[in-house]
Amino acid sequence: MQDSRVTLDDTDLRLLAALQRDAHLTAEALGSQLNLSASQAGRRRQRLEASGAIRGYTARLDPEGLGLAVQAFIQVTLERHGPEQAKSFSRMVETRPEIVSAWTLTGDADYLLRAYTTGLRALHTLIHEVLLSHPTVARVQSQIVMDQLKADAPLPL
Amino acid sequence: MQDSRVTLDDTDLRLLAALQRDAHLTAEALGSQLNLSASQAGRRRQRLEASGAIRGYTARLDPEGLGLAVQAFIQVTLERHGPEQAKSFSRMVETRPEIVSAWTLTGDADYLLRAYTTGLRALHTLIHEVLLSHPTVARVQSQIVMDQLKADAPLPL
DNA sequence: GGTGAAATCTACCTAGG
DNA sequence: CCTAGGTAGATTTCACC
Repeated sequence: MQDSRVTLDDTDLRLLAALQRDAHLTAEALGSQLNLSASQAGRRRQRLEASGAIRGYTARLDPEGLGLAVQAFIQVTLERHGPEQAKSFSRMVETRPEIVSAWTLTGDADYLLRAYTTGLRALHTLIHEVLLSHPTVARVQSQIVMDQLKADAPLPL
Repeated sequence: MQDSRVTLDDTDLRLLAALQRDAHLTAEALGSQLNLSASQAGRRRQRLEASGAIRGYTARLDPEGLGLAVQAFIQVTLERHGPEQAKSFSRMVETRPEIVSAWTLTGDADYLLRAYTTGLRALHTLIHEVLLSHPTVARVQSQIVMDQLKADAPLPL
């Protein structure tokens, strides 16, 4: 489970790419794609799981099909910048399930959030009653996703 | 495989949540979490796959472990806005593997891109030799990810 | 790289509402 | 008639050779 920075050869990279496309590929199917025997393909997979290169396997869901109609990016600027404020904000971000990702970036804003909500009303609630109500938040700017040209493509390997 | 907007009950939602956390859960493990028999849990999984609620299963990789050290968000504004320009830009976005996601948003910029590169030099190349060299691109503003507070959490179900 | 036991999936069957 | 639980053959994994 360690991040033992092992070197990955070309076959490893192709195996990772294949498992990003379909995590349910069998060792045999992987092997035929990579010109390996099933046992060798399975062994490589185990090694990549143990090394931490593969963090886990997850189901990709259809947000719209599940009623998550509105996706938005929200840039947040804090009032003051201290470890205490950052901690408090971070805890709030962790807690809210509709905030699926959060980053600190270079540039003006302190945080970029990505959120999925059931509608504009729910997004409005998130912004006003959660973010702007938070003591350290100074300014919030949200942009709603209109169209997704490219959706969570595999990492470039 | 159709998006037959079937109604999902509470058990379905909990099953989806569990499979987001771990796509390799067995039908038996799912069943014991949901107070169902293994066969029923498996049947529900199949139904959710067929209905399109589950789009597929993917391996979550460790970007830093794979040498993708620099992650960035890039806002792009186009010179002029016509179907021809949009098409041309969209084709370029599809082609570049380091651009993993692309959205059109409300607000000033025309596109928001998310990119993973091996380093600052590769990001610089992407911005200058790919984006700014593109005939219809007017302006590019990139922000590098410094820290990820919350990483691709499951969708809120 | 191959093999076999154990685990898992899934199509089919039966029971209950 | 529809939904839940059980069963057996086929498939897959994984420790060992």
